[in-house]
Amino acid sequence: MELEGIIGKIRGRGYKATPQRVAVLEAISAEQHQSLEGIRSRCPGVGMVTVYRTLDLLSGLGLVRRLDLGDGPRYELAEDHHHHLICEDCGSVAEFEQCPLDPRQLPEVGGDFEVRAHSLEVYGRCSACR
Amino acid sequence: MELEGIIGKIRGRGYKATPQRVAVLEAISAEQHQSLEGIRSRCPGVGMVTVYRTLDLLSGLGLVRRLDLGDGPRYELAEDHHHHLICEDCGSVAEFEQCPLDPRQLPEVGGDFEVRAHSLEVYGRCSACR
DNA sequence: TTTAGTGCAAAAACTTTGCAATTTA
DNA sequence: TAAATTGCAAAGTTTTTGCACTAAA
Repeated sequence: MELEGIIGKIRGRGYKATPQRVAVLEAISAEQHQSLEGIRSRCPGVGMVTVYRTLDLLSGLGLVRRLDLGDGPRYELAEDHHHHLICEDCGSVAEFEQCPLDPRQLPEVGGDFEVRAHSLEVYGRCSACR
Repeated sequence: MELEGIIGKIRGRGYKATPQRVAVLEAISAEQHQSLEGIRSRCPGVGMVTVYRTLDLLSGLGLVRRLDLGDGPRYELAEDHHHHLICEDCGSVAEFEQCPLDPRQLPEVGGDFEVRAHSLEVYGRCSACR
């Protein structure tokens, strides 16, 4: 698990790595694009308010990313570089690792913008719905 | 304006193209990645419930896409093919048209999945924050 | 020890639902 | 005209805030 690095970043920015924050991080890392409910059920000892505040903090630090894949908000570790296939018919979501970005194009896109990460969602119809 | 085509799709799927729905569509097409508040203020005659229901309908039909760019949900026409540069420091969002996807890779990614559209968000730091 | 963080309960904000009235095709 | 759609008010959910207590560094 590469949570150590994330915890280090929390400390490095002057925040405390409390057990609750670590528990939320572990919960997020347990599975891709989780709902709040999923996170909560994986760290039942952490109060709901703390989950909200932790997600805010981690998103603000760029360590966790909030996604919209169709239903409510979903969360995942920002460092998990993978992308999503979203079925417009049944709403199912699958991940894929292989990144179809053309790396030569990104710098041009960025211009003055310093590119640090990206996320890609591909919409269409999954095999079950075809 | 290419709203005609969208309105045609609504009718083609058996739904009515009411003035409220058209007003919401016009509101969405007025500017990129709008908040609910922005949409509402552009069609003040349409009740809030109708705005919610229209967004649901249009998202379900794949005509409008809901995004998460950091703050609350944002909406835009699905056919507007463009992507986002999101500053992790100040939260500003810019669009870019040039698509850095390598088209040869997409079919491989899709596999059994029928690819219809995609959206790409690039995260980093904008020129003002560097 | 000091400052940051937690958790409860309450408040606020947001979204959905039931239903009568209205309107589109 | 019939079936779909609207909008209000109310209900239900989700998220945020105030504040006293606790714990990390």
